[in-house]
This record gives sequence, C-alpha cells and structure tokens, in this order.
Amino acid sequence: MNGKKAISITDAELPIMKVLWDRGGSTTSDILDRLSGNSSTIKTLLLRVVKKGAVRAESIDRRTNRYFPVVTKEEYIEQTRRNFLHKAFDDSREQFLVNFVQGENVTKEELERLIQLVERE
Amino acid sequence: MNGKKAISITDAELPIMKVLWDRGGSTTSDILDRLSGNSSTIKTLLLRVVKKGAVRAESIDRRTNRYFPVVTKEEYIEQTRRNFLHKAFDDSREQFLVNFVQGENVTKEELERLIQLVERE
DNA sequence: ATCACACAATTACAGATGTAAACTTTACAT
DNA sequence: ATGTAAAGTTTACATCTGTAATTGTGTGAT
Repeated sequence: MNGKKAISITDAELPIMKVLWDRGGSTTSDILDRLSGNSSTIKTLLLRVVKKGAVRAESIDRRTNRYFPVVTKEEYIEQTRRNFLHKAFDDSREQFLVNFVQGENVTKEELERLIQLVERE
Repeated sequence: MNGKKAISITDAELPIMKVLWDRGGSTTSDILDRLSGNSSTIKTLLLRVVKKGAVRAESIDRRTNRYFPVVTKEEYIEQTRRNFLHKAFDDSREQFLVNFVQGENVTKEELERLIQLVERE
C-alpha cells in the first residue's frame, strides 16, 4: 500500500495555493501583496497548508521563509475532478459530459477542437 | 435582488438526497432501508437537510413524515458543476474541457456523439 | 390498559473550517 | 543601541460537519 493521504485544500486555502502555483515559490509578503483580506487570516491559512504538507517552508534567514507548493496544481485539479465526477455523477464520464456540454453550452466548434487534440497523439 | 441562498448539500447528506431523488419522496424507514450506516446518524442528517430547506417534510400521521426533495438533482449538479469550474479553472470552460478530455481519456467517438447531441437542437 | 416499537426531536461532541487577534522574535534603519 | 516593522507563532472562537446516543411520543398488538 502507499501512504498517500489525499491532502485536501479548502476553499479558503486555495487562493494561497494559486499564488504559489503562479509564482513557483513566494515569501509571506509576496503572498500578502497578491491577496486581499486580513493578513492574520492569510498567515493562519499559510500555516495550515504547511502543516498539512501541501506547502513546504524553506528558511531564507531566521525571520523569513520561502514557501513552495508541494501539491501541484495538476494534482489538485485531478483530485477535485475525480471527486466531482464521483459525487455528482457516480463516476459516469458519459453522463457528466452530456450534462456539461448542455449546461455550459459548449459549441460544436469547441468539440471539434477537442477532437483534434485527441487525434494528435 | 433575490433571496436565493444557494443551499449546499454536504457529502454526508448526499446519500439521503439521492434516495429522495430516486424515489420522489420517502418515509424515514424507506430511507433507512436503502442506506447502510447508523440510523441515528441518518436521521440527524435528514433533519438537517429539512432544516436547511433542501427537503420538505409532510406529515402522514402524527408519527410519520414523508420527505420530499426541494432541491432537485439538476440544481445540485448545476451548482456543483459551477462551483467546480470556478474553483479549479477560474470559470474557463475551455481549460476545463481540455483537462477533462485528457485526464479522463475521452475518445474521439464520445466527442463525436456529443457533437451530434449539440447539433440536434 | 399496557407495553414495545417506530419515528421524531433533542442533545452531545470531536474535528474541520473560516476568521482573526495577540504575542514573539529579529533584521534593518537611524 | 534601539525602535519599528515584518515575519513567524500561539491562541481564540464561532460555525459547520460527521457521527451518534438519548429522550419523547404516538400506534398497534396483546
């Protein structure tokens, strides 16, 4: 077995992860600059993603860390997608696609572009 | 403005909603029969969806209610889909579709079927 | 009439989540 | 050397979630 525990990112934590994914790695001030909202709150959230292992802190000097994403955006998206598919569609890709295409008014052109994407492989 | 508050269904509550969507309306025993798990827990969850307005209780006699879904499956799915699209893809349908098609190995044939679906309208 | 059972309603409780204040340490400017 | 601001750390707290036991109440069987 593998001890992968499926680290989950909460809604409140997500903006922080997005900054990190965008920048590759950031200091606290870097993050604070890019997000609105109470700085105490942001710092707490940052602490939490570090504690749960979604982010790694690396010391620059004794008063500053640089934070790096451990969970990648791809992993997050993949996990979120699977979860969604499972919860809302009992894992039926078909059902889901039909719903998405209709619900989001996906056009023929978009679908054709996707076919090209699939073929080119 | 409209006071629509976006009732959200939690993971634990979802199985109950699924039974209700399936059956149109059910008594407690009906629900209990169809779900595994502690009956106290299920009853609590049922109470909660009633309290939040996702389900309506209608008295049969003084000791039994029949429960009906107020939030429809379609509404739930729609809300979940939008939420997902927003959180994971910043509302980009394009990005999402590409990711989904690649991540779930959607085939050319499936996409062609979707095109037919879109055209027939 | 009484008792057991089914269902409803109330209470409990730990952990997660969102939000934030308060306190501590330390590099840097004066 | 010293005050200040930034970064880190600790503490707080209400609400939401998941899980469940307990208590109340009406109904049907005996």
